[in-house]
Amino acid sequence: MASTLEEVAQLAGVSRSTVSRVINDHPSVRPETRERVWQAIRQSGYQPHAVARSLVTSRTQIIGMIIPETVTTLFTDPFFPLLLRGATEACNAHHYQLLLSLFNDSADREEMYQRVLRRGYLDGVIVASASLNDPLVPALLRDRIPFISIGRYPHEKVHYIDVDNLGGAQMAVEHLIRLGYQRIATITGPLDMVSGQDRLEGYRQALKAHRIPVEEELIIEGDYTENGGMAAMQRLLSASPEAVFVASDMMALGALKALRQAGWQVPQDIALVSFDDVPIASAIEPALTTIRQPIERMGAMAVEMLLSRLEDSGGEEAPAHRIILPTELVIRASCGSP
Amino acid sequence: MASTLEEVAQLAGVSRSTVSRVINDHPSVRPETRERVWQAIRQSGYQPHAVARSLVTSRTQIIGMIIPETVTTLFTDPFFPLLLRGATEACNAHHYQLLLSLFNDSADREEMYQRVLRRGYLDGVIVASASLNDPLVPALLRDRIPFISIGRYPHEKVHYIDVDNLGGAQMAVEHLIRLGYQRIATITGPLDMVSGQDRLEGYRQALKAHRIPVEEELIIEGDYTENGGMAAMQRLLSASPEAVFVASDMMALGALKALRQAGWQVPQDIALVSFDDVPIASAIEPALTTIRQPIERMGAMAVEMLLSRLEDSGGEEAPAHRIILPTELVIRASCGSP
DNA sequence: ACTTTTTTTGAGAGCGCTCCCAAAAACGGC
DNA sequence: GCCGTTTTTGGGAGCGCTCTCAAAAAAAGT
Repeated sequence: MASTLEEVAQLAGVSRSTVSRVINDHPSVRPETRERVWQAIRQSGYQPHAVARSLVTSRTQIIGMIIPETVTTLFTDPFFPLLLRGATEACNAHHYQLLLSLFNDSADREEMYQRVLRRGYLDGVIVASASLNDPLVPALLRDRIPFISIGRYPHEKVHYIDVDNLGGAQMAVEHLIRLGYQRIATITGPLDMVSGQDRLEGYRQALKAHRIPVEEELIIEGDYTENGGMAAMQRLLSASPEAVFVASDMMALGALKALRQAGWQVPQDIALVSFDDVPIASAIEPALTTIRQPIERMGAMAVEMLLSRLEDSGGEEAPAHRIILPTELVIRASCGSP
Repeated sequence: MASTLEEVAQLAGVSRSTVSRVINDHPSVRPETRERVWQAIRQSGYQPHAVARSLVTSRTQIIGMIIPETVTTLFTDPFFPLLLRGATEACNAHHYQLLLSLFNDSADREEMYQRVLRRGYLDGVIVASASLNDPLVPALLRDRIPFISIGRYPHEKVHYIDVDNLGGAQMAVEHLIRLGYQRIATITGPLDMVSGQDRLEGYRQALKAHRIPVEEELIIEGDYTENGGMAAMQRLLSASPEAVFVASDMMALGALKALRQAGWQVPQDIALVSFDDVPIASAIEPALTTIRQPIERMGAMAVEMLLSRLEDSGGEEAPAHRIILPTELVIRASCGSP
């Protein structure tokens, strides 16, 4: 069981450099030498020592996935698992590894930042749903660490990928309007997150486009959690809307609970459209009409964006790359037709 | 912005070694020298290069979390997110990092194994719910890589942590018996996973203890997925059991769907008890009576077990460490009282 | 003041790899 | 078969750090 290049070299009767060439597929090795070296490698079960290699190449083939504090609590939401799954799959395909960092609230974030990023262990980073007042993105920009944001981030130098939150929300609300509902409320996401803002903006634009006045009392801020959705719905009951656009499936779950407790029937007494189309959306009763977003695909594409950015970091200051994925309306039972 | 020890040393007017000592808190440095060095470190914003350090210490402070193929599809199940959350939190606390590997079915597993493990990037590994015929655990044992299994693994050298699946299942079934049900069916987990076997065994023992004959036609193998639960329940309908112990919440969701389609009311027509107590269990209608297992805690403890194993790997062949966490019956609406 | 002991510091080697450059081998043309 | 070219190989340096060991400085003892 040889464990260094040198040992394999000895076994094959060549020099360290030649073995290195063989391993890295360098062309200028004579076929017969190459074969002899491979034999020695197989025979000894040699595995190159990645850390040593990284030291000289300054590449680790590891990318970080950072999920900031504000959303860590949402981890029971299938959004992140799906994202993670898409990302790991893409990593596998490209022979990269994914290092997962949940930046939770209790910890000293600056310290975490240092530990995770400045150690030199990461080739690049994917930041999932950074809130605007999180110091993470500015820090990454300052330190010139290659990163991709999952979720639109309004800064010229930030590369990001997102789904069309605005368009999706619009589609959802227009569906309600088409069905004849007029008094349409919304339970928003957290408004310090861009996705929360965008979905609210979509709601506003849809109403405006159909000349329905926007009533501020029909807009309640939620936080993407089930409990948040429940609380928001309870507050909304007194305004007795005909329909509600709930900005996430998990909140819709909570809203449904609140409605059930209050004795309201969905969709008979009130219609619901939500956003995400995570698996439970179709599992519950009534099944949710919702806006499907390609979460897994977004995770995978984020990885590919990052890797392609790492490839040509020679060109250095390429213009920021942005991708917006389309959403899709999935009609199920939760908004019937009045 | 000095980037090597040598540069900081020059700045502080000392040698590389002294700076290294200061950084690693070695006692034998004169207080005044130490202060001068710290000053230089702060002033230059120096950050030690972790890869270089790892090369000499052969420690990376990174541990791997491997989730094998068979369960990757379950990723929409909140089980893994919770596990991951517990694990990352423990990692944060100990200044370790978590590298996430999903071993999906399509890929060449041996190749993945090599890539993830033999590269020398991981100090140790946590394997989540390995199935018995997965070659991963034997490979880890062969290569003497320190690892902890999440989920009981019947091999004397495997350190593992698990919840009391057998006891939990028993508790669930006994609850049904206590309520007066006699014809109790079960939808099991996949029987090539130990947890699936253990929960089934708990079911058997509970019946046996109460002298209720075990009818094989009341035992249907599931796969922990919602669809699997639905299919299993459909097959079970013809046997018309009074109650069912479903080995996971997700399968119970599917079972509920099948029952609804068939027009059966829960718990009036049939009672359900399940296992896991993931968040949706309490969110759906009827809320599930289920066996709660401390998933997050298990993830955290797995990390701590691994780290403590890494600490004293001087003693080498310590006897395998095993921990079984207790479960708890959470009574909600899905099994009423007949 | 001069040893002896202890504390503090510096120099060197080495972790396992890649990469550059020069030496050696193979090839071609005459 | 000899010389110039090209291909293939080997040796050395170096990535940034830790760690051992010996030298230098400080403290203690006589």
